[in-house]
Amino acid sequence: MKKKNTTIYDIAGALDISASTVSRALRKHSDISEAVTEKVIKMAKKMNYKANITAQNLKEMKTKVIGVIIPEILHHFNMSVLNGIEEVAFRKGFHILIAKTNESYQREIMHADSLIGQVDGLLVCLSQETKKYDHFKTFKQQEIPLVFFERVAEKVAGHKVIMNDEATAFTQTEHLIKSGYKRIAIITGGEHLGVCKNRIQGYLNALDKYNIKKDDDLIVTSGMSYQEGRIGFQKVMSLKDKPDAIFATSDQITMAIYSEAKRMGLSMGDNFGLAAFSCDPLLALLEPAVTGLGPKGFEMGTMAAQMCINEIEDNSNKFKPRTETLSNELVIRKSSQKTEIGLKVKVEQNPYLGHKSTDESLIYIY
Amino acid sequence: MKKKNTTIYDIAGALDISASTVSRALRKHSDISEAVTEKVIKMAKKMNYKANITAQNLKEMKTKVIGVIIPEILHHFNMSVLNGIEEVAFRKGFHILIAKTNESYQREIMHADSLIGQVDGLLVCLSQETKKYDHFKTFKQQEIPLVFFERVAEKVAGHKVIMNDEATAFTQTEHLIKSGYKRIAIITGGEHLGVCKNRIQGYLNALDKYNIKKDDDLIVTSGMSYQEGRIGFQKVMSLKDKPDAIFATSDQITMAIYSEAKRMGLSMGDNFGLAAFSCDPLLALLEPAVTGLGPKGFEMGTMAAQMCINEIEDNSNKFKPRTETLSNELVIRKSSQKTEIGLKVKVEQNPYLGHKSTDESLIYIY
DNA sequence: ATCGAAACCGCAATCGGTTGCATAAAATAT
DNA sequence: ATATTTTATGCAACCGATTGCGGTTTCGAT
Repeated sequence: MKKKNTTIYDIAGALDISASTVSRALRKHSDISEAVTEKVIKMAKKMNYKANITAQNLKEMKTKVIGVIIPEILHHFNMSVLNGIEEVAFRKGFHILIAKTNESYQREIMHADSLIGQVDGLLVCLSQETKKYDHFKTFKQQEIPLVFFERVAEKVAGHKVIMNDEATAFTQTEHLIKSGYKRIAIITGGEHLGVCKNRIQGYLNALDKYNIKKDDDLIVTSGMSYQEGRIGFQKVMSLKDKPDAIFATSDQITMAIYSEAKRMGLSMGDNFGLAAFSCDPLLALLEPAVTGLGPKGFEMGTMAAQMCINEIEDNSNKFKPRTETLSNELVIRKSSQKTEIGLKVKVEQNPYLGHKSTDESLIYIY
Repeated sequence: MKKKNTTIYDIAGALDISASTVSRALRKHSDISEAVTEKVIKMAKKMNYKANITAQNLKEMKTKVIGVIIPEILHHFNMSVLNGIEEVAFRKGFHILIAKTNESYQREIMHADSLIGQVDGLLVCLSQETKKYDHFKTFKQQEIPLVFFERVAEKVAGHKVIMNDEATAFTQTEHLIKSGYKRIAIITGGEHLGVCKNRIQGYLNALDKYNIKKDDDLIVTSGMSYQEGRIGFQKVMSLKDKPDAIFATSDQITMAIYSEAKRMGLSMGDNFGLAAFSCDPLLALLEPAVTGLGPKGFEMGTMAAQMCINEIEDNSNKFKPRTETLSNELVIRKSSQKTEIGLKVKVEQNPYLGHKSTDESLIYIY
């Protein structure tokens, strides 16, 4: 049983004044005389008064909380995004509620339902399984701002923050081609996820530009997780005509391939190329270091949170869904370069040398 | 301006019955006839009714939210803990509110204050700066369950979840000694943090056991962050009598030392030993792989959340602060082994081969 | 036909804080 | 001295849902 906390009525009783006066005094309303205001504040401190936030929320019809629905917590990219969200939320006086789906559609629905009324706005990165979006309808109806990031629901009218997936995938694939790799596979997730579809498209565009024939065997949409990435990798490596390079489209897929390749004794960056759609700083620490992208998670988080809070604080009723696209920069490392090109090129091409991240706690080694 | 949502009164109006009947019908109270109950539920769906959780919370005097105050988001260990917390919270029907302090005492106070009344319970990992604990008093007064994890406030009457820091530090230091290293430094944070104090103690105990004289130059309490770790490392490496091994007491310190050592061309695991109080799976991917600990973050999180929720749901008024201590297992890798001992020993001593983590999303490679 | 008991539903208070409006007292103006 | 404004405070409704208690109706039992 909870102990009853002191309320404004208790203070009012102790001071023999009305609760409304107490309420006003505590918010330093000019209607209340200084003498009374001071008296109230002193008594409040003495009685250890803490405003009941729930009651305030009910009255104000707001919670000062934004929810974040996210498939996984323990991924570097997601953590960066969360970090960015928290930073903006804190500055704006919001708290963040984290709801993890474990990539489960069902759990996403449960969380979406249970967050209605708990939050003033919602940020969502869809689960891998999600193909229907009805569970977000209520947010629209109740006019709770909704911002998708990374994995977005194209058909839902909410703000979106994404990366220029197609262009980035094009650049990475092109880089592998230019490095001299001939048979490039892409390992990614289902095409219902926009990110995957677009990355595949970019990959295809690059092949097209260099007149490389598309080979469906080399396009694996097994999934974005570590396990699924491993399966995808094993699939292409068991082809009679194996690829000599792989474009990995997630942090987890990348790690799976890296580990497996190493176990198989493949010499990455030499006879086997690897480029990753990943900005995990870990890539720089591996040997060989893995070609990836510059950090963007933090920025994605701040941007999404910013859009959400702007929407919350905007009373102008005119909602226009906006899509922000972040551009990526390629960070070339050893894993995607044949030996003869070598270290010199790498260093010179690296746009990140001396780069100061907005996210101070990251470690960068190039 | 928010659109007004439908309430039980709207439903009551539409059906020409009372709000209390609607309320009871929606919760399937047996007092209400099936006919009415069904009618109400149908109308609720039709009018797109969603209960106002804030109002419920006010009435029930609870929020079904537990707060988590944490110094940093972008650390693998912290997110493992968070992951564990989320898992338990979800099963128990709670949401989690994340508040990041950035290792700042002031920000910790702000968050503590603003979370009062927002949460039914609070989990805290103290900031590095925190030396006073008055901001947690109100939680005691309001009888909001308080659980510290990892970095705990010894003097505050709350539950605690910690690791057996002293014993673990002893084991790690002893391992370095047995590996043949003679001059072992410890790089850690200020002694006001229990974790640091205890790890230093364990380190000293090991030296003691092997009759190695303590050298204050080798005990660096510069801080637990990457930057501070780097500074600490540089400090000991600029001694005329340099250490030949280092015991690093945090994920960040470890990475700082690893990077710097590599830059300096030190051959880790050979003429330079490194053991880390860290369970970051990244350690296994480095070359040389770094000796560390088995994963414990997830377990720490589940345990802390469990204790907190138990306390919330326990009405028996009898509060007894409990301290749970998790034991660690050493995971020996190359960084702490002189070459002549070699790989064979490592594999055999590794207690984690084939280990199945409770935390599925981690990657383990040994 | 009468009584008692279920069955079913509504009134009103409650959770704690906020705020429009009315009122009373004090200050200023006429 | 009276009218008018200013200052300071209280009353009561409100936010939305829950629930104890009491009231009405229905139905079977006697």
